[in-house]
Amino acid sequence: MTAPIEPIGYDPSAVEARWRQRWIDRATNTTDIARGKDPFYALMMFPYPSAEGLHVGNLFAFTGCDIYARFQRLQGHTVFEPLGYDAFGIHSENFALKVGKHPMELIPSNIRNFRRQLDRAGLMVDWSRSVDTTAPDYYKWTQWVFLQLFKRGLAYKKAAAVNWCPSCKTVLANEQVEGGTCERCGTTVEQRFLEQWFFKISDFAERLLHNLERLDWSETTKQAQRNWIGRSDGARLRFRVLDALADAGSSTVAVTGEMRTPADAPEIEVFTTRPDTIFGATYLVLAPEHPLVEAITTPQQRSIVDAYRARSAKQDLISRKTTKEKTGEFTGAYAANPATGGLIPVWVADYVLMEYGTGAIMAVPGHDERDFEFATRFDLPIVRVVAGEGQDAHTPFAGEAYVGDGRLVNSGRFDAMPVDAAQRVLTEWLEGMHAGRAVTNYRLHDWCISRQRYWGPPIPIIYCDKCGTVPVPEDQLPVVLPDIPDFKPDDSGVSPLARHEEWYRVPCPTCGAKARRETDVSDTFLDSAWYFLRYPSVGRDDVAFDRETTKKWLPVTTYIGGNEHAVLHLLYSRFITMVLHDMGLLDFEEPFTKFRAHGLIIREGAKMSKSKGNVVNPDDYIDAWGADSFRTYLMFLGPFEEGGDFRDAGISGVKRFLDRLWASVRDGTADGTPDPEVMRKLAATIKKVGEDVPALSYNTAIAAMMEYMNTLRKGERTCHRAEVEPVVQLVAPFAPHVAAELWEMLGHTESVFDSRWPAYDPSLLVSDTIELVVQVGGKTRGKIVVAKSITQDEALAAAKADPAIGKFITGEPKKVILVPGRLLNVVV
RNA sequence: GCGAGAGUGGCGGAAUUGGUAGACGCGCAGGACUUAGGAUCCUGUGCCGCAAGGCGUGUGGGUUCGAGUCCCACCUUUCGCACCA
Repeated sequence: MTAPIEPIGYDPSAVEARWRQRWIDRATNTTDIARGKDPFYALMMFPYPSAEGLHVGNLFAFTGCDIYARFQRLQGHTVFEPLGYDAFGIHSENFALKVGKHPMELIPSNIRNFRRQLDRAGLMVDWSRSVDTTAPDYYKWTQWVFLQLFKRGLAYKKAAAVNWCPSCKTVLANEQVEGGTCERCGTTVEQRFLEQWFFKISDFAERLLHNLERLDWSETTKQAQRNWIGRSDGARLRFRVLDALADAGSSTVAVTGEMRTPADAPEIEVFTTRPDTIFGATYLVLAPEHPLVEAITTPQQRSIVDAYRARSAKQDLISRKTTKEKTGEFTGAYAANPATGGLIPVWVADYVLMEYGTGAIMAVPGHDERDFEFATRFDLPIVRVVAGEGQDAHTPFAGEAYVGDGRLVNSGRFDAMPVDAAQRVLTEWLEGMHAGRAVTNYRLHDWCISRQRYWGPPIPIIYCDKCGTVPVPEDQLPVVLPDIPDFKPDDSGVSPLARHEEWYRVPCPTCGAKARRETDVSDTFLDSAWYFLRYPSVGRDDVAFDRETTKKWLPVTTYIGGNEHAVLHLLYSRFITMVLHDMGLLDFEEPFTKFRAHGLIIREGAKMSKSKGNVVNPDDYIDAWGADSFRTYLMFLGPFEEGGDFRDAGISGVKRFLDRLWASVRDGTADGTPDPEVMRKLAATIKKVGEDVPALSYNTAIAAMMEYMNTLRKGERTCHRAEVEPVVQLVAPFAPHVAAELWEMLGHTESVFDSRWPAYDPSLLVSDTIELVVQVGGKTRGKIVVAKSITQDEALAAAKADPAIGKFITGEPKKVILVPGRLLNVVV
């Protein structure tokens, strides 16, 4: 990058340093939480303070939010713009392990570095109310949130599968497994079953889905949440397992209506979205982990089924889900298809997932691609029960399942019924036979918050042999994370905290007997699922959030952040808010009234990353060009919600713009009168910027201001003070330091941010003459200046009279179209 | 595979309800000022053409007086989700 050799225009480093200090001295950015009128809570997603320091991506997001917030302040709101640090988690811990430092040492120094960089960026952040998720006075309340869920029965413990790297001896998050191997060491990952704490978010699936409709959020974000929640309407159907021994040795499917089944025979419950295809269900499949596998497998099949289950249990979760090749084994058992009465074999296969639906399916190979593939591979019968257009009951399958629409065939008395009607009718029919019922299923599963790690808030639970699972009493919070040197996870599959008896041995809070603490810590997503509740109440030691303050400041007016958190963070925050609302602790159940996702900054066609060597260090640019130019340039790259392509070259244009503004204020005169044409353009610019900024169209707002500067200075004219003064206010959200300086140069003593957004006279924007575009045969041939109220005939006459246009109008017009105020099209 | 989005000059990107395509900036060219210019200022800059004019928004069709914008098919690409029954 190249910096200007000798600074021209104004000197950003001097101006910016001066105003940074004044803002501190005058507490300009400190919000009057208690008394401020017309509150506006402008929230940005808090960063993880990495050792690398602030990333341009962070700064892009923060700047975009800051501009919005400063604009709202200029509109007269009392704006609260807090920022903090999301510093717990595997990310920090792994980095600490890598560099051989303790996170308790590393994180504070990272935070200091972040703060240094953030201070230079010109953000209107109220640092008197910041949070650090790793501070005991913060995670005390994270633990309190856990206890509230526990109290409500929304936190429970169960065994669940996790990814385990045998080389790193640690549990891995799904994101840390790449193609079935550990992202750090390349070892094949296994799965382990561990007891883990879960939050019952699935109970809230319908509300989380339904409420989306009334939220003012980016549509892409809402759609991502809908997909994640994954509502699907279908039916649960029950298949009775026949006495396996009675059928031993028979591998053919006997069609018999006789139920030789004992009354207590097990039943397999499946979930299907296609109850209409029940007549085509030719076999059942259970997930390898399904509890009934044990009970129904015949002695002959037991050894191969056990081997299969052992194999899939060993396989890691990710590669199992990504391997497309179908595998499975026959259990030896048969079940009765409730529709046909026929016997169908029960298989076990890993393409059925235990965590979705009931962990069992009815396979309809004729009309499901996966079942078709499986049935083909294992030579299971494939029956057509839906015929599309031009097909009938006997149309063969052309190497693939038929998943399209159509009418039922081979379905007894339901033949010829359209698929959509059959879904309903067949569900009712099966319901009548007590073989099923309509249900809605969600893909969303409960939130596993346990981490067998060190760097997180300890889960506030104590296990007592007498009293069982006992929550730590609220007045004994926080459960402080001990400062231990050996925080590295080991082969045991339990948290490093479990190695410290002096920490986990505690008396039971209820009976006083010897008891032990839970040694897992909680997921970082829990830290961030409630932080926005804390900011306005920072400083209160007695409550997580003050009732009155919260009532005044929440829900968050506008939240801006990355779409990478479109699902988890935003969904968990909504969930926690809903729970606290149901407990009567909050008056609202949706935390973020408006959410906008910002785009990504790319460079040289790729996302910035250290490995690609295309990372931009904000410090270098701020040194060379100043924070104001850097901020404005970042916003000028492209639409804020889409991101942009960072190139060094472009920033000079933005600096030139600010220099020209500077020069115009310095050289402007108060003598004489402003130019009416310039004032007209100014009014249009105030209008445009005032519309673009709240729409986050920062790039076009900046373009409009640049355009105005071109008008203002055209032909090296000396401008009038009234022509330039409002521009200082328009530019203030983007370039706060230089705006503050210019505002003072103009003689104002109060902060530009406490001035009000400039007004404009709308009457300046209407004129009685317009430029009418003239097309002949749809091709633009020129434009004419005419009265606004011109009639079609007059316009036509004027067009003919214009020599440059008239020559194209040969002969009588066939048709004339006048779009009032815009265009005339003459068809010849 | 499914879902959502995007393809416009040399480059980043603008374009109300279908109504002057290319605002603004970078870059480039010419000029002014200058000992000098990689500073500043002015002018020009989609492509072809001396010009008149023609051609132009991923490709091919369509609707319309008029399409970057609407419809159909296709290509490329980005981002999510991914055996979800």
